[in-house]
Amino acid sequence: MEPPAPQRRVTIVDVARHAKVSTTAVSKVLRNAYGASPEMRAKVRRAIDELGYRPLTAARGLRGQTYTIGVMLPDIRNPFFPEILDGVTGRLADTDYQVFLGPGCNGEKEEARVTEAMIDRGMDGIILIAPVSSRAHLEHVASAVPTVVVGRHGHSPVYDTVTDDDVVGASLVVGHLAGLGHRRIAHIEHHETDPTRIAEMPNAQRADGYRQAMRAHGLAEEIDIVSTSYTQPGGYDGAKELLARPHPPTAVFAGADIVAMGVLEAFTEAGLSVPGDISVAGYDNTTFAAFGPISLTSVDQAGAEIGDNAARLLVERIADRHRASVQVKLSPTLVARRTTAAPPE
Amino acid sequence: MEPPAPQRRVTIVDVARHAKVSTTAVSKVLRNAYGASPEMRAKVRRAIDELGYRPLTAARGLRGQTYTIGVMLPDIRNPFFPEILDGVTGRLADTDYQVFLGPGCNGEKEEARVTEAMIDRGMDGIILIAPVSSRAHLEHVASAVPTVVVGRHGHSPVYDTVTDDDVVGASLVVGHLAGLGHRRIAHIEHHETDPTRIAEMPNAQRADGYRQAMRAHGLAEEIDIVSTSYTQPGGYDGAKELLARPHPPTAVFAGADIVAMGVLEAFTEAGLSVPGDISVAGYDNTTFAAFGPISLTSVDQAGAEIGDNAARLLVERIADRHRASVQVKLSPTLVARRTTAAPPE
DNA sequence: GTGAAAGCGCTAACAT
DNA sequence: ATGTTAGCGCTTTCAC
Repeated sequence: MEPPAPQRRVTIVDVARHAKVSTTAVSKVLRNAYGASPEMRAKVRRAIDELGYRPLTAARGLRGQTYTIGVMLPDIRNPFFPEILDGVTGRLADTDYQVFLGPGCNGEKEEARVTEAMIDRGMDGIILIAPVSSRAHLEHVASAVPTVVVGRHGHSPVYDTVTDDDVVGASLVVGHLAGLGHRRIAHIEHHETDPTRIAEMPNAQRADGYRQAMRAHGLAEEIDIVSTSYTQPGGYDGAKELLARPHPPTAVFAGADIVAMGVLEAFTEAGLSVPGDISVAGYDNTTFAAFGPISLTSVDQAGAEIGDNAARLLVERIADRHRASVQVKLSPTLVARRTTAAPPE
Repeated sequence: MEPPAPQRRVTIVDVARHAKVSTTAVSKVLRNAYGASPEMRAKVRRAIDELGYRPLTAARGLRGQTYTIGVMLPDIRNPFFPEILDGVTGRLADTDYQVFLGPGCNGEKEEARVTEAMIDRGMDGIILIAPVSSRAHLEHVASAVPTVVVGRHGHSPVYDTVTDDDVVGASLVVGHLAGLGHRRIAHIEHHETDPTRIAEMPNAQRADGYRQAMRAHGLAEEIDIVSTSYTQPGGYDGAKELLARPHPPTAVFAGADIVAMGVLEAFTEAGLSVPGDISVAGYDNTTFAAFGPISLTSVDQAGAEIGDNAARLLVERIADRHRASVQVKLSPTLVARRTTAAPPE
């Protein structure tokens, strides 16, 4: 078990020799390609097993596929993304594809680095989850390799998209709170600066959905949005700002569960009881939202279904790069828990 | 921007022609290898920029390196692992290496699949975080590609290891609780069945550290261990079991923060106040441990430092595959928060 | 249905 | 210091 074990790897030539067939034949069996008799397949399979042969992906990639799918996650800490990932890997489990994740994609520059790295590595397809890159970059990526974009509402002819209806999600929250009797319902949004992609981002859609739903409930006058970010500190700061209002809201709709965590922290500090004094709702239905001591009302996006669809579309597109692009839009559901109740008095 | 854009990728030959030099020269510049004059480098660099050339990793991998590092995470949901990952990517940020994560590695079989996939893809090095595979498999992997194992206490000549001292971590918790006046301090551990790797696993070390520390504080009689698993349900079930004791503990040391979450949930259900009626401590100092409404006393493992060391060792080993293996052992610290206090009465 | 042979885009020996 | 050439291990024509 010493380091000097530079044992030459078993190659396709070894297998061919051992099975007394051509390398072409082995290659065909490997790829389940047409042109190999059942006997041939059996013979080759046996040789492969006996020698413990595994094809070298780099060599395959030079001519054909790499059987590798890249998934870009913007933030590995966001507990919503693993759900999507489960959907992706679940769908791909019985295929020859292997999934790899590109980490550390905070910001446009990092995203570009990761997507380029995936392209350079000859990945057969790429799934971009909630990317912040410009649409031009997304299309650049998609023109180099089959691509599915998750969580961006814009349509493009070169890539497929899978989204959850954020407008509906926001209206579910507002409807729930209004139904409990709330009128002063505030929203904490993620501030988006870039005008070219603003309409495509889920955060913008949630804010829009909030506005629309408030109007629909005759609460147009009560619309109150604080712009921070989809982070815990963002929620904390946003909550502080709302508490400083002359007439603070009786309910806060945080654009993401992680934001709600910051909101809860600020309210705890301020000595407010939730939901007695004030209600709080999040978005994403992350694992910790269900956790007993927190028990956060939230919007469930069916992450696994999102991932499953993304993987399905990607495999389809790898098979036919020229088919028209597809947009899948899923619907969220509300999960009411113990952070929302009727307003005080 | 239509799909039919099968634009041939720029190759090293194009760059060589454009710069009026040999492909060897371009290759040397790419790898910062010896044997290219400054003028040559400048000329080639310019051609690369002008053509937007990017080397194809698959082709490089066939002869040389792939500049790809694989990181295997057992559970992307465990909020401790991103810290390690940050350390890894931070250390590698200024190098040519790109990190990719292998997901869905729950169990020995999945781990094998992922490690094989990484080897097949010609990755230059692999970091295995808290693997559950047999030592034989780890050494098999390490003999095929430079490998660093994080969170396993066994030494091996073929791979380097980075660990945090779990025995010390457990003793910090016991010392803290004993110092507050607790005597009936129970521990919830992750049940390990396989005898061949039991001593190497962090969970076993934490349980051992707990036992040692209890004895050191003259509390040998009070040693009380419940075996479940390092999951939230594991903590919930373990807590239920402890509450059913004739003399329930006054403090519970959960082997991981996620376990403590389940414990807190069970205590909330049982109408016990924490820390008024009973104290709870976790391990890992995950993000949500610091979260206000939870404020869990925990052990901090300095995950970023662990990752940084792992990446450093890996790069060293890639450079010299025959150097003796190295073991790095870091020390944890205790972060006391609001879930621990003096026992009642 | 099967196999020989020509590459894929790089890097590594080996000239010069 | 620079260029020439022979592969790396596969897949893919294209013969048979």
